[in-house]
Amino acid sequence: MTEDEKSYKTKKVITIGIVSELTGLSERQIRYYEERQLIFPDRSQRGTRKYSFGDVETLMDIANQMEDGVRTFEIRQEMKKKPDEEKLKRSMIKGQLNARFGIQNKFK
Amino acid sequence: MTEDEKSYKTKKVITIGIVSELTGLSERQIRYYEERQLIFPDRSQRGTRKYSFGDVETLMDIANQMEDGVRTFEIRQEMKKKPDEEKLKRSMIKGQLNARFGIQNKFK
DNA sequence: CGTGTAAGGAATTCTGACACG
DNA sequence: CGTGTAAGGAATTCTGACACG
Repeated sequence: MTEDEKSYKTKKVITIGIVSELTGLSERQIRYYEERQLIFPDRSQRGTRKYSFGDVETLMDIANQMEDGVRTFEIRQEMKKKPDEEKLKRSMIKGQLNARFGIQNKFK
Repeated sequence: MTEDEKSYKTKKVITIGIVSELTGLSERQIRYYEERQLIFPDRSQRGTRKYSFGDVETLMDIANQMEDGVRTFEIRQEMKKKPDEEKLKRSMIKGQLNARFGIQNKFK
């Protein structure tokens, strides 16, 4: 990924109306998740919220968890552990490795 | 580049006010370049213009050319020849190959 | 707890036009 | 030709609150 492509994902340039269209969430929900510290938009000079594509992805992930009955408090807890998808993937692989080799270690 | 990263560059989600901040161009200028067929934003249901990061880059390129005294008509002509940077790069490489091997071919 | 809604204000965007040149 | 500006309307966004639960 080039520097430009990286900034495309993290640069906060999308207004709440478009984020609402993109995620299917109401503006009320999006603002509430911010209040609960699950998402952190920038503000334009005047005060309008601005989101990145990364924020949009986070919101879609939040939406899925809410559907499963997870509460905002719990989602925030998880966010602290897994700041991003990459880390999640790595930890999942690590988990598999532990499950596979952890037992063998007993025979060491 | 993943599919997601690709869409980050081409997905039209940025409003004209933010494009103005990003490019340093006035909204008047941005709308005028559209009128001159140099840029093609999408429209929201209500009619608001929406731009992609790719559009923002194109606009910055246009800004540079305007500074050099190039007119919108001429810029449009160039755009037809080089639809995007990738194609430009490929054609430049091809040009080098021709310059290097085109002559040798005479000895074949 | 999570989300809908009505409320009023402030900022945004849109179009067509006049201006200068 | 390229861009600034004033004009009026329509849609957007913001906050704090009441509601249900």
